[in-house]
Amino acid sequence: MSLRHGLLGLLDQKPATGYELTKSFEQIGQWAWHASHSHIYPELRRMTEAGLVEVVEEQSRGRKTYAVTQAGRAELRRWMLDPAEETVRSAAALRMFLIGSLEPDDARAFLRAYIDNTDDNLARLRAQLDEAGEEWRADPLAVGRLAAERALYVLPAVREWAVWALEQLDGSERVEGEGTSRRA
Amino acid sequence: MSLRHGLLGLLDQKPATGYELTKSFEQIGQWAWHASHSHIYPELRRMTEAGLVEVVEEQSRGRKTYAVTQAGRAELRRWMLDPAEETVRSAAALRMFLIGSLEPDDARAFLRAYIDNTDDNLARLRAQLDEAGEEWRADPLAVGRLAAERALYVLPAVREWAVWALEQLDGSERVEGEGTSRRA
DNA sequence: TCGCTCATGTAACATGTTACATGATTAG
DNA sequence: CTAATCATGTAACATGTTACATGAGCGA
Repeated sequence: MSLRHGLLGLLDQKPATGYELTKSFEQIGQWAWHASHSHIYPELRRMTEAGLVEVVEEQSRGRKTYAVTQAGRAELRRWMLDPAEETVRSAAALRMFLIGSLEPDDARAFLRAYIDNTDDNLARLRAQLDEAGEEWRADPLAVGRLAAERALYVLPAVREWAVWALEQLDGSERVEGEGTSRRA
Repeated sequence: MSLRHGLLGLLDQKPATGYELTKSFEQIGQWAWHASHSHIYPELRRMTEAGLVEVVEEQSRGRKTYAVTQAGRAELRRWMLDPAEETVRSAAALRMFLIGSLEPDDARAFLRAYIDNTDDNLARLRAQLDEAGEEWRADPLAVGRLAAERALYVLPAVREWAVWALEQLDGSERVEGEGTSRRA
């Protein structure tokens, strides 16, 4: 149930409305945890009932600003420091596992697209870090900042891997009837 | 619905029983996609009904060996090359986003544990690559091999990032009453 | 024969998605 | 006044988890 903890984490930085949280998750969703508004609103209601968050302001047309409570902060910390809670579900990572199931040409195209994608992401991140520089300079641990910096380390590494994988593919061009089960 | 595609990918390598697939997912689950047997068995049944896989052997006590069909292979390829299908849900990655919500001491402990963990994983992977060397030498694209090599690129990068983050923490030791909302 | 691992499954529940529904505010 | 965006929600459905249930085979 990590949506809950994602919301607690965001609200711990700054009280926010469901709409704002939804927007934040559009960022987070790309790298860490995907969630849509239709999931977020009911969860906020349940969290209110559970005493983890509270409505601190209610504006026109039902717009509610939520803030984390003491209990919520405690739960967030408990979860952050609990090493047990691990689940990954990443379609992208799963595809990496299964590249071998593609025909060599498909695999090559896949890896090339992946490399291009990595380059795009890197460019976008750098722009983002430039742009948000003001806001983030003061606070290296701001949500997003840490994650962006992390991507700056990780993306070049996965790019190198993809290049390596591409070389493997070219080096071990499929020999007809070689005997592996990979062909369709 | 990527469990389905994970299963197709594994079965494309080699026919297997539900039990064997469950074991495979214990590996995959660590990095890419988590799934448990109680999810896998019903899914295999549904995939059989959908004609994506078929039972190729039935042994004692209901032990069934599944293989992917032509339709299954087509579906696997479609999914592999479909760039749309992206969702990430990683508790570990989410935590990275939220380190800023921890007290500096907790954050330091968190990052140190993370670095240790990275070292352990690296050691384990290297052992695994040594051990499986025979099997994998012939086939650089074997499931697992690619993923393991990828981790070999990525883990040192995330380790570096963690060290950087730790330095940030030490450099920007929290000044009392500084005014951010991060304190509990 | 006792306990472990192999091996498969179901049922109740929790979580997450897609499509639907509604209406306020604001910029042009 | 009109279209886009803001803003919140529900309902039907799909997916995933936990606990329960069963029993075969095998090694000590």
